[in-house]
Amino acid sequence: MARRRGDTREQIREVALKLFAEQGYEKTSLREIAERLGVTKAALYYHFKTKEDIVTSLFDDFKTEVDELFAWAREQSVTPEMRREFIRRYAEIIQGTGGTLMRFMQENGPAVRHLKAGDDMRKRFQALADVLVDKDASLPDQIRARLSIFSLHMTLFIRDAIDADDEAVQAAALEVALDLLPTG
Amino acid sequence: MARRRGDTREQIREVALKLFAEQGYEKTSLREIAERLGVTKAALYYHFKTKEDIVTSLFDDFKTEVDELFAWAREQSVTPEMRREFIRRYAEIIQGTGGTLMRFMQENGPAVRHLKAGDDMRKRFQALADVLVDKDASLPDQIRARLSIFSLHMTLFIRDAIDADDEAVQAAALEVALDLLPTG
DNA sequence: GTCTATAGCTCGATAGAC
DNA sequence: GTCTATCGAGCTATAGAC
Repeated sequence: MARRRGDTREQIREVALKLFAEQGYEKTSLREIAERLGVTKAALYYHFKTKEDIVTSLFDDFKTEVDELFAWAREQSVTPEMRREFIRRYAEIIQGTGGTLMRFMQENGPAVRHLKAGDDMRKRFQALADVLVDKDASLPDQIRARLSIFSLHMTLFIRDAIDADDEAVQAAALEVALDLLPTG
Repeated sequence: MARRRGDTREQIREVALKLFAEQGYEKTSLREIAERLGVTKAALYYHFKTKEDIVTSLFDDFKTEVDELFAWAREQSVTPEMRREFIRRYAEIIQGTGGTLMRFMQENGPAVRHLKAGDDMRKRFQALADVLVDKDASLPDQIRARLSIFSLHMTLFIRDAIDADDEAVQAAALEVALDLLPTG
């Protein structure tokens, strides 16, 4: 099956995300990504200026989705039920590609930390927490709000530790996440 | 101040852990560790056979402490209060060096994953969860038990996100961790 | 858009002097 | 126990042909 025009860039992103998440950012070389696609390193550089640019491109899509969620949140008044719906929508976002990206981010802290794209994401995590909990809430509630988000992220790299199918684990994680919200 | 005899090995461990946690395992070169100590790379190789050996050595101390905790746990009968005490003792272990090591482990998943020392640690995390929750407990309770441990680990890289001093955050994290245990 | 070829660098690790 | 010197390998990135 021949590669369709315009497909290569998207395939680079797919393969890169998969390898970055599995093996880590540093341990995944452009040579390896190129080999999986049956092209050379130089071909990658036609589509992306640097290795970091690939990561930036991956985060951009995700940021768009999260920013749409924030836009929705700004139209609502803050209530417990609104917060619950906010978490549900965030859980939707991290299904599929978004989840793999979050796994990559969680497991590659030091590598991601000094990328500009990583900094943007950290600001958004802070913003997520700010929606879920009042700024003057108790310290335990502050922590619970962050654990709520992490509960959803966690399901992505816990597959082997818990003996159940992915959908059941995700549903359970959502339940836990909702329980962790203030005035549950 | 001259270096005391026998100190070098310990200093290598200290500097390595600090840099591994801050910058990541892959991004920290032996050259950089050596430079901070005012020695050469070759000197490091007198004390440790490989880079991985440094990590192994760091984990070994931690594993000893955790295994002592398991030994204590085996002498107890499993009750809610015993589980609470178990968490309190674990929180003690991850004060100081142990905590930095856990931060390193959490943030360097892909790098640590294929080290033997990392595999040993993952088994122990599973064992921690097995103490905290019954094997046939509900899926949400399984997840909560793991979040309980993560709540303690989390305080180590959340410093900037929450505006409070470290001790207060740690105390709050312990409170949250205890609340997450089954039949709280 | 993709190729070959390579520059330029850093890394982990070793050999052997002191 | 620490040094100098170096090896071989792998990396990101670029130049230039097709």
